[in-house]
Amino acid sequence: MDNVLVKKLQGYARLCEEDQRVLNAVVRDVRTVPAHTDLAREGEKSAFVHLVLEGFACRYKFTAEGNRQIMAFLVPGDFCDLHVVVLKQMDHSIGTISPCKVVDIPHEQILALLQRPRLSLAMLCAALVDSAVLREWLVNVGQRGARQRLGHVFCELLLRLRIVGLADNGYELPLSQTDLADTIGTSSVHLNRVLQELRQENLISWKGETLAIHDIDRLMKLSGFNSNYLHIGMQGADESAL
Amino acid sequence: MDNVLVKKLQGYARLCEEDQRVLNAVVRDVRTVPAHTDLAREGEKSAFVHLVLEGFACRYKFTAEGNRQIMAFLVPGDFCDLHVVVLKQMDHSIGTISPCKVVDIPHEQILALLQRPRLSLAMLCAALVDSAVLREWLVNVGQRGARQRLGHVFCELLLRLRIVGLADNGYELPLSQTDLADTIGTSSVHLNRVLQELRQENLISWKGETLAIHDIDRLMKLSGFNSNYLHIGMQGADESAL
DNA sequence: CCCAGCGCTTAACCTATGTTAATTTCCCGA
DNA sequence: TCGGGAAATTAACATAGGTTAAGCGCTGGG
Repeated sequence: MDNVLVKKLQGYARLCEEDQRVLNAVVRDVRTVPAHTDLAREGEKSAFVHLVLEGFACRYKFTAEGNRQIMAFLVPGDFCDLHVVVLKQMDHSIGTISPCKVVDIPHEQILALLQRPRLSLAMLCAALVDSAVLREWLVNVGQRGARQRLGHVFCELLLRLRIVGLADNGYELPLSQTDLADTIGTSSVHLNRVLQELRQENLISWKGETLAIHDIDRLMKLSGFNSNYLHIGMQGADESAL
Repeated sequence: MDNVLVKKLQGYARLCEEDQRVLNAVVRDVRTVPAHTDLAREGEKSAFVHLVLEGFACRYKFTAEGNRQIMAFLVPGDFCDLHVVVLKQMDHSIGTISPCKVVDIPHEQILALLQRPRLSLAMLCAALVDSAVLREWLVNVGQRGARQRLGHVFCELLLRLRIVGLADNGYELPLSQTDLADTIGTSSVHLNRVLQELRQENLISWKGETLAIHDIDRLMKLSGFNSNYLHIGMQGADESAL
């Protein structure tokens, strides 16, 4: 029974038995964290790298004026803060959105993972894809209208959650509308307006925590979504590299 | 006479003589590239990593509607596309803005650099800072008004260019207003409006290609600029790491 | 030296989105 | 089952920023 981390990393490199065993070994001492709890705070340096196994967390930052921008969703299989291994302090915060199951991984254990070439490659790929996602978010917020932005986020999450087996034509989306608004850089009032539109055009429905996407093709087209940046199905990447 | 790459990487790790020699050796076969020329295109995979030595280049992407978002400025000392060593294809394009001097570095040579622990650490830090910059840009575009956004970009470039010795209280900024508009996600008309305001408030002047910042403190305050995310002066980072 | 073209500037007008605030719905605990 | 608080919804109004278009001023080529 493979954990989400194995599922995800297998998308980037062919992992041998031993690689998988090592990864499964990392996922010990799972901790349950309530919603709206910080895992790491701006300015601090954590002794652990955090890995999400269940639930939604996010990377975020407040501006001087007190506005929050969510800069990434961290879903099952995602490392939250691999960079603390190297950088002196966090330049942003990480917090749960829904209740989460997370693992705190000590630095030495991360370094041990990186000793294994295939794992190292896969983790590097995952980190590069994280950057690619961030770039796409910038395009999204910088160039698209609110409808498109929202649709884009829904599409991206669909594909990302499918990788770890958590989506088919919909998924559990335990966010508040305010969270989504802080993601796409609009007010919550406007987010709601746009959401109503998508619902009325029968593109999606979202009730309780369940999002259903009724017409993914139309939604992708509407939002200008192109999945290239997720680098899905690029298994092996350039295996000769490392 | 150290090149900009050495200058920059020394900010992240204490490089030994040999490290510096190796870096200087990389900077052979400098190529001059005219303005508005692509160094790498979305969808392709380059055989080389590009390093900027002089001039401004950028990371960019067009949306389906034909709008351009600039996602990063690449200034002297910056690697443009380290990730091609690992990923199968570019998910965005890289192009020069002004005429540039660049070096095309073959993959094997990059891998050779990464064999040296200090260099490897420094390059990793640089890559992590690039991500941090990207996150800050997302905050900028998502949460701040156009004045603040523009001021923020000016502040960031000042600090980044100082690292490589290319700025004091101003710097050469060879961009068009359209380039800047595509950076902060506004129309060029609005960019111009905001620019006039900053000029009239005597915060900056920008004539020809020379930007002068008259009151950096006030500009930083106005734009909510906090330099933490650049991780300047964190030399050594966590040297025990790699 | 003059013309063509591009980039900058300005103005007028329009729309997407923000703000405030009132109302309703939902969910959870007593 | 009821009551309270948070989240969602809606409306009315305000504004930042987009669009279009016209005029201006360099700058480089003939």
